Amino acid sequence: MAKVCADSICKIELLRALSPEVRDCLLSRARTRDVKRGETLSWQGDRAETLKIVTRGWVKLFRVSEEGHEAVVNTLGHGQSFDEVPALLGGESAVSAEAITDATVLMLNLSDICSCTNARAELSQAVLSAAQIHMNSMTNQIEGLKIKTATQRLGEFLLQQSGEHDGLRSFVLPFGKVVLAGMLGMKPESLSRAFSRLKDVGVCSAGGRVEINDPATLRDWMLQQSIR
Amino acid sequence: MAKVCADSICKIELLRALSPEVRDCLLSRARTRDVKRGETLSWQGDRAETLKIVTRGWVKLFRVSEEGHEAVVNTLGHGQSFDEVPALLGGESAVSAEAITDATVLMLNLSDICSCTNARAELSQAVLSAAQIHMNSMTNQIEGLKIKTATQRLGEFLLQQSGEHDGLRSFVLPFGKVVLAGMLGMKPESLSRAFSRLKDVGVCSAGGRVEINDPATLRDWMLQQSIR
DNA sequence: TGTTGGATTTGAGCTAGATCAAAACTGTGA
DNA sequence: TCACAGTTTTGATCTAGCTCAAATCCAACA
Repeated sequence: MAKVCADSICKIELLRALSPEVRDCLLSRARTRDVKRGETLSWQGDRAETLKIVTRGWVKLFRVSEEGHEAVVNTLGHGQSFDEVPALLGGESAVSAEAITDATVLMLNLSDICSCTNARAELSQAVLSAAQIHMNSMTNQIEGLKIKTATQRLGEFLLQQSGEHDGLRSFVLPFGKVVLAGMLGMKPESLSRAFSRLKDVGVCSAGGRVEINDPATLRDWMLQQSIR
Repeated sequence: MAKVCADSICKIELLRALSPEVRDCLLSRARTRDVKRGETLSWQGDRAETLKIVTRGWVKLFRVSEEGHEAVVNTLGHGQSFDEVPALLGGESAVSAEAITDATVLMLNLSDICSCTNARAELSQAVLSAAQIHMNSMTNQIEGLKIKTATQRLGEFLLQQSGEHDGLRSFVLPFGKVVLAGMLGMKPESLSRAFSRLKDVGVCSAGGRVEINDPATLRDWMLQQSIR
């Protein structure tokens, strides 16, 4: 049985949407898995037995093409989940998942749903919300890849990070730059050059720490790119 | 009240998943909208009042960046739907929608759900299925944009089209090449050049008609690209 | 404290795809 | 049948981002 800090659970949106009964029922059957950086959690095409929630560290979702190239589809941190829909409907995972830092993942089996009243309805609702969030994020990504430059995508990512750190102008990148490059759809060398281009608009990057002197300047600069 | 050919409805997966009662109830309150090519159906950011199903012609989902560039996020043909999740949960549309051929759209209001037993549960299920399909397609797109060449993406699209035409080696493109270019994340000029590159592997394109001499050859060629 | 393997940066080309411009084609209505 | 407007193709350049190679940097660990 899962032993998860109650405090930690409160921060997981997907679980907060459930009634205490259903939540406890699910958690009582849940498993947690601790993994080291580099370990694979699940494979694309495998039957998704469980809904996974990252409770510590970071996980990347990715695909590998027949030619052996890797595309990072998303990176998930604390409280974020994946495989929600296939776990509920019974389908296969669309992506593989690997820990990019040491991490802990909570795995919920939705198929043997408890007998609580409304369990199914509550779960559907929660999973739909999660799907909506994922679809928005994917739509943003597609938009970025189709009509923005690599440097613009990096700028956007940094502003978003800054936002998640309560608007702090200085923060630490949550994972390495190789993964970040993959996430933004470029090579590590290009990411390095994108960072140096942003130096001119007051973005300093030293080690994993990034400092945005003036978010407004950065935002303006990004808009002026490719006006036409 | 909607007047929709029953025969046509049978081909719409989302509706087929519903019980006759719930389906009829929804359809009795539905509206259809006929639009000319170029007309806008809905705007990104607007509250999604209805779930939309394309019953005739083609519709593109797209976003326009602050700089005025357009990113086509998806193209939908007969029986395909959009805005499912926000229509059910009550949220805003993530994209704008425009007819790219003369088209008809069926609009279902999910908020005033009928009193049929299970209406809500059935709808959740159906919408979840639709979301799963959309997420898979978006994941494919992201993978393609990140690690495939423009020509590879075109080849993939053509094979998929051929598949939807019962594996026929000759078929007509469902919409113009400007839209197709946007959908594949490139400029019309590049699309034209991608087509001419595929001539060497037996893909003929004349007017809107495409002929794939040998799908296997095309598939092989795509794999040999960028092996490394 | 030195070593080692990975991560990151820098440098020097190269190329896919964009841009800009013009020509060729297509359908549509007068 | 002709002319017009939109679509598609072709040609000539330009450039962002990739590739290949080497130099640094860095943290873990003996």
